[in-house]
Amino acid sequence: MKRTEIINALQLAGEGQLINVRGWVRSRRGNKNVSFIALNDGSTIKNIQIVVDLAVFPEEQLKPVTTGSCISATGHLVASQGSGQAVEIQLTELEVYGTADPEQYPLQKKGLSMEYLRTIAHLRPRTNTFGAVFRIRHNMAMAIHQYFHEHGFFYFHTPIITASDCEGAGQMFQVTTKNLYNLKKDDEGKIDYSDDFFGKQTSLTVSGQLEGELAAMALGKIYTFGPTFRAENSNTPRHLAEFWMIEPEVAFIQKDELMELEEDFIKYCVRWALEKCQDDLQFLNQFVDKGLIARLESVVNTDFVRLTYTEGVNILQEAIKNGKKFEFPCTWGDDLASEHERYLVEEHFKKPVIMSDYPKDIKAFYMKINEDDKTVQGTDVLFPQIGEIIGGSVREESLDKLNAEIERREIPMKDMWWYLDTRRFGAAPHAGFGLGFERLLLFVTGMQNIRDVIPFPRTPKTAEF
RNA sequence: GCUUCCUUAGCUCAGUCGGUUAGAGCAUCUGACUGUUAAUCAGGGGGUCCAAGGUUCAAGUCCUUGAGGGAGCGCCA
Repeated sequence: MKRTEIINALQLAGEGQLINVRGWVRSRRGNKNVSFIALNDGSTIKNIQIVVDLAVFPEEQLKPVTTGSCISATGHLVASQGSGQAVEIQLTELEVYGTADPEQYPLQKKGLSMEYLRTIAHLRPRTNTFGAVFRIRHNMAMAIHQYFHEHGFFYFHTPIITASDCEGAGQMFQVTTKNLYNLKKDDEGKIDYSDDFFGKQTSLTVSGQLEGELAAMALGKIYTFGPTFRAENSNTPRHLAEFWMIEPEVAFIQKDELMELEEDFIKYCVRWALEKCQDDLQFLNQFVDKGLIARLESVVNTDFVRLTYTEGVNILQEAIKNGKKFEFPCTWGDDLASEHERYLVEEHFKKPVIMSDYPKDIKAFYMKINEDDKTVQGTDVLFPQIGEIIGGSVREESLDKLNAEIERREIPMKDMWWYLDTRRFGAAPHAGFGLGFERLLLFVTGMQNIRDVIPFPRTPKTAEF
């Protein structure tokens, strides 16, 4: 008999029709006359209740139906006599696909901490919380593709293995096929990569932006969406060594339009979640973060604040004058500390802030320099609780200015000649941003730790599963 | 990487000033219950107190070192 997914079965009217559902047992309870199985197949956070008449199915036959086991259940879909659900299945045929020894199966009905679930990351998708998170993760990926597709962007695939080591976004993981204990070295003791797989030193990408800029100079509007790797020893609830990043790059737009894009894009994704992930969000709102749905709705309905770095520093210095205490000083030219950003977003404005026009020395070499020659057209989106969710900028399109910046910063561009060709041949004004996918998910799910919004987190000293 | 906190039953945690046989809830097992919703009720089993070393008549408890984990900071997305 054809399987009905539980999400669909729950939509049907219980008219006694025979259906088949398959999934994993969440719990079984009852008395000596009747047994109730809560079954979940991942299609929705909701379980379907299967009612077993113990006169037809003796207890002995139900023995293997324990929490975590996998079954196929066929029966009549009827209106439920109980109050917790509209419909339920009166079991007529049972097949046990896989048992789960209850003495050993680690998932219980309650009391599991996120830290513990991380130690069983191979099983945690079976919990309500992680089922919800990963369904939302899928939905956000779809929302992102849909947004860009609707707006005329092309999904452009940038390489994961790269030979450029100056992207400036962090420490890189090296890629090699050589025996690390017997490396060929030159007279000065430096490693000779000429006999390595690619004939040169290669690494995992820390950003697809530079390649994305090449594409924008041909296709006009592109975005990348792929894994990114950073070998930084960052131990925080907001950092991963392997994470997914979305990087749109657009020709012919200026700073205002870039900020509009950033705001419109995030709102689109959040709106998508509110519309299409209601059941999962309601669960998370109830058990993980009581203010979640209200916060998501407020982001969709408020205008983000536009604030220059200089204005931000003025507000902070004013606050300090009025007695606000910070751990770190706030002086023009220094990067804002987390506590400064949080003050602006969570206390002063109480809404998302797009901060722009940072001092050039605290930002990357490719950002467009303003006429004051002191600031660059970076545009970062700062979110409550998460901090920087988007880092964007207008790119410097002038070859001379870009070269001057590269020289001033002594950036090794030997393997990057191709990037400069975007400025050498048909240079165009353009801009783009990078969004950390998992940081978006932190915001949309209300989860506290980034390790809990990616199925298999990679962080310093952790690559289990 | 720095700072700080934590590590006791399968899970979540108590454990007083260092002092008898280390406790609870949940889970699990056994039984009861005529439809349960984190079912309920009764009972049973379950411990290398993270590891090593030290102080002491006596260490889960104090000290040192190490490992693992959380949080804050830095770096960033």
